[in-house]
Amino acid sequence: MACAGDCPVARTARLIEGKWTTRIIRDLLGGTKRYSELQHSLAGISPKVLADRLKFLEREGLLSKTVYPVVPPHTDYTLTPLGMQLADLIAAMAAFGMRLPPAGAAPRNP
Amino acid sequence: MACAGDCPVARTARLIEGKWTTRIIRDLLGGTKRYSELQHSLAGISPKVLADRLKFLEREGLLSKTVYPVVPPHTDYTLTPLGMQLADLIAAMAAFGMRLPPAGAAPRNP
DNA sequence: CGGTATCCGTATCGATACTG
DNA sequence: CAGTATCGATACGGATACCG
Repeated sequence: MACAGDCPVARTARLIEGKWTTRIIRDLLGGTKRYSELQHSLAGISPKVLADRLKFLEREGLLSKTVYPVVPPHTDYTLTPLGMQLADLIAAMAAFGMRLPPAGAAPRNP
Repeated sequence: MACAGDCPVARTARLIEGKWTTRIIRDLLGGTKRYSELQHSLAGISPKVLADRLKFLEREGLLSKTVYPVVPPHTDYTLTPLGMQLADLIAAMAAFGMRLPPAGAAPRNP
């Protein structure tokens, strides 16, 4: 029951933490994407944060990056088989999010 | 495909964010717990962080708190029906965490 | 196009001490 | 037992400008 700081839940939490991480993965579950495609679909993300998260996810083995040395540059981001196993998790998040009352409305008795 | 900053995934991410949040929920999925039980099972958490997270989760309607006005004090924390619907999500996190290589080992070919 | 570099504000986490 | 008070560290997210 007690989990000693590196239980499965904690390890996963560490990977998907962050405001944008799960949204990046969600977008990539729809297939390979380019940097600019992600920046567009994740409206509001700054280039630094996007690059940070992509680097992090790559280091963690959840996605892979393919650079085509052409001009103009072309880079593809794709989930690895490991990353694709997050599909269930993202689906669970989406399912729960839909059951959620809109915004921070207090579910008391108003 | 594009999610506009408050898509289901984003809303869920906001709720389960934080280093300890999912672990608290995980423990509570095992049944009602007292403050000190949580503090014990979540080894390493500070009282402030635990109280903060519990308050947050309560405000978000994911758990409810029952105070027994006895001495010494006795407080119970229980997941609400809404909070219990996180079971699938936590299960997915646990399942993924078990498929995960131990620690930050690069899954390349060494 | 696909990033880096810089700088900044703040949320979050954390330890420790103390209290009703 | 169940928290609160305080203070500090830092990681995270964000805006803007610029480079290969």
